[in-house]
Amino acid sequence: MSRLEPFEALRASAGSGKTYALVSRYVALLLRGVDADEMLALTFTNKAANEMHERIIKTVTLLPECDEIALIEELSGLSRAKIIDQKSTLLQKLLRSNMRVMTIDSFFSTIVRKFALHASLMPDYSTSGSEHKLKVLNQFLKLCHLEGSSGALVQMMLMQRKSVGSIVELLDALYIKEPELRHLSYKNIDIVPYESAIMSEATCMQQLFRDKNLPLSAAKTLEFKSIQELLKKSWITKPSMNYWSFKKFYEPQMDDLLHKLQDNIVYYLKAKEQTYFHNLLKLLSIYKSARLMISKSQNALSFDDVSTIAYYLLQERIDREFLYFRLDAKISHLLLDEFQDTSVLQFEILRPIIDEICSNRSENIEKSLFLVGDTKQSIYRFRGGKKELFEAVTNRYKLSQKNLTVNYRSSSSVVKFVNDTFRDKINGYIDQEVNEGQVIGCVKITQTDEILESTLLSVQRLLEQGVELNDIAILCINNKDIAAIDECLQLNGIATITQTTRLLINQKSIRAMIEYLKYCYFKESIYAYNFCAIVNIEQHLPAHADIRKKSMMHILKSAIEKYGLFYDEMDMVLFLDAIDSFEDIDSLIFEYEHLQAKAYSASIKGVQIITIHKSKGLEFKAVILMDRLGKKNNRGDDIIFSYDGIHLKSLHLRSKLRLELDPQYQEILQDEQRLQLDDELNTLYVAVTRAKEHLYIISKAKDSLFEPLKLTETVLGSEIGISSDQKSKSSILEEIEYHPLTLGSQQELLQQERQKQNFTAKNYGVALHYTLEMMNQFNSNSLDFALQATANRYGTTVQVGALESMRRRITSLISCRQFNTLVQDAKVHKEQPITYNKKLYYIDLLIERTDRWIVLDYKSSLTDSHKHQEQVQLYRTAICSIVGMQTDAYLCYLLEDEVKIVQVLPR
DNA sequence: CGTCTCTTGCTTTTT
DNA sequence: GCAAGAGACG
Repeated sequence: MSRLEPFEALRASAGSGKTYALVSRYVALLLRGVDADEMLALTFTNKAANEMHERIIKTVTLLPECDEIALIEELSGLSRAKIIDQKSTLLQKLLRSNMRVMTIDSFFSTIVRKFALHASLMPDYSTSGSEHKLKVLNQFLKLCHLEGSSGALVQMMLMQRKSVGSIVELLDALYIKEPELRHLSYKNIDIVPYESAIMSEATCMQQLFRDKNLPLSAAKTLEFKSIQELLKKSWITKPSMNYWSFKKFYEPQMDDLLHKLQDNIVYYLKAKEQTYFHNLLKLLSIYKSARLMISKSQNALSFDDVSTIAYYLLQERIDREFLYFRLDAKISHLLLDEFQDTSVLQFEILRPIIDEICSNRSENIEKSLFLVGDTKQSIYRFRGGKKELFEAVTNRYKLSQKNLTVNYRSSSSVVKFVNDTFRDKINGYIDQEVNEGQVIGCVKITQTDEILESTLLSVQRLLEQGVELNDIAILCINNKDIAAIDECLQLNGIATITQTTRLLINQKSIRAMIEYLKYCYFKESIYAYNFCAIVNIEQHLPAHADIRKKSMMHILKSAIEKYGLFYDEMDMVLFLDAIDSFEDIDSLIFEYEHLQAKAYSASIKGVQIITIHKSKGLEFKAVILMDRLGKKNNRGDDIIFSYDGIHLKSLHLRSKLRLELDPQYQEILQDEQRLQLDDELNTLYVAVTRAKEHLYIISKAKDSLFEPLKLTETVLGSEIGISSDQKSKSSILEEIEYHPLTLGSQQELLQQERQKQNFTAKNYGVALHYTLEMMNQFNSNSLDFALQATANRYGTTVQVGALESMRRRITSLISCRQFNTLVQDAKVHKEQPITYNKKLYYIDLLIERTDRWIVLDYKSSLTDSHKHQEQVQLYRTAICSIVGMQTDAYLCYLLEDEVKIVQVLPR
């Protein structure tokens, strides 16, 4: 029995029950008598925070009838009876206390608000992402002037041929890393000597070729007017001048000169980089003041501002005890979700709390730290996420490590595909296990140049198979692609949801209504002003309706009429519907924010189209993963942050020229490129692990998003519920249908089954089954098509005449009256995989009739008929227990001269 | 025809 | 900053 490990780092692959583990631990801690006020659980998205909050409440409410009960018993060390005993006191305590389950950003915001005055801020600042870039720029220029740093600015602009705007962009990138790069220092180096050395050496080279008869283009290549022009030439990076048109006139002394020139270019670039960062860091502190001044004057902070200020407060202004005092409780239990996405700055802000928790450890659970994460899902490096933190923090605080290895989310096909695809690509990848009783599902990889059409088709097929609109998600790499596929689907009459961020309570009309209700409730005129501002009316304060006497619904309706507002009727209806679930105005006013999570997903219908990044943490029954429509963006950031573990080692300017000449720089860039590839792989890992049952990958041949995965066109598992009467024969459909299928697991199984039979018979049987599977309908057209497919696939392994024999056998099957009665007007599933008693079986033909189900197995000879009966008997029992309906079983012997269908009666 | 230079067109992810 | 293509040279 594993008891609750107080200091633990949990590695949780996708779908392995991360939230489950977090919730169980949280509830177990509560049961052990820990106050909710002492616990802090942080995640990254509002959605995840809401979900966790909800699940904790729900779990405690349901105790002991919740999924987590076994783990909770184990972790709390309490028996079920004791847990039941505690339940009501626990629930009461929980509802009275202040649960801190939030995003890391809102936690920092809480800190900043509590200590706002220490940072000379008004505590009621807003965190709207509203940009005041121009104001910041203006302020920045003013301060540069005042501080006499305009010179540095001008020098930088000249050096890199950049505008003030782009310099500010660079500063923006450095702003959030400022605490990390305080220890770095860069010198101002005079680059003029290097510059003139380069120019004179290049001129020298020209001289060496002067009197020769250089062809026009070669002579032109040697020409340059400035150092910038020279550095764009490609001859300066060559290992030798003994090439191309220069070859004819080559002399060894040219290479000496070339190498000297190249050395000087490297020195020049290094000096330039030093100077560049020297100036940039000098400007950074000015930029930082400018930005904070504007933020303060606007009383609006960005997320970056909040983090920066929180860091500053905790480092310099307030100590831990004071922090806990203001937070009304000491934080003794910290649960950090998605830790692989945490940035170094965020960790540094939390560090005082973590240090405190990890000091003077004792065996009784007075303090605890729980990290949960998965470095394979680290996809936010571009905004500071540092996956190396997971290991570094685990080691530094000597946390015990644990892995979650079972995937509870995905079908066996998806798990197998993910394992096979990433096993040798992601460092330290551990195979996930399929959860017992998981469906087979389907993974299908399609190669096509018509990405949109193919995606549309996949959606249509899923819908035909009876998958609900809301269960389908299309994942894209960028927002542009979302717009394209959205338009495509809508043109074809398929409803879509494109923005997970379009929350009901974020809608203008709903915001206004909430302000109005607040006004009625608090009777503070500020809310009335807010209301007027949102709906854009200039009126004196509306009279506040007496909220206790009339129903909320009535108040809202009369407000809507009175102010003649709200064209956005649908949202309003949804809102009125949603507030119905609140008992009274009190619960609405104080809890409407929790509506966020519920309102949008439950109330709108359509195929979800979102970016892979936004899909993180979500799951869908069917996922269609769409290749990028445009080209890959190869441009990295201008500044390269070179890390040694979690410590920022140095800054570099991206330069192709230097990459070719400076081996040191090459190494740094290699590290960077490795991280870049990790990001790409992780993004794809996140994408494919969103699927619960079906995963469709639509891939193009060139410049594909999936290039790192080296995918081949494959089908794993089987498309459940596919109907045999698919008549839609658009050209695209056929194109896809015609691709040869590699039915990996199925083939293996069939082969195992027939291991004892002799070789030719085995192949014949496999080919016959394949032919039957390839038949869309039981008619001669389909047979022709299927035989063609079989010939393509098995032509070399089956005996001569085998195809004709198959044709004969199947033709007599098609004309068999008994067979037709069974199949007629029924839904037919071919090669249907099922799991029964943890074993995997494939049923040749599963017929779904309104009154009963029929299992049918094809056989090509009467030998072993006793075994066949047992086998099909097993299938019958399995299907019967799965569908809970009468199930009949038949053996269908496709003999050379006749078709024999035998019903196998239950014993 | 192969090799080289130079121009042109394209080009993210977000709490 | 890269790929692809045009254009020049041997």
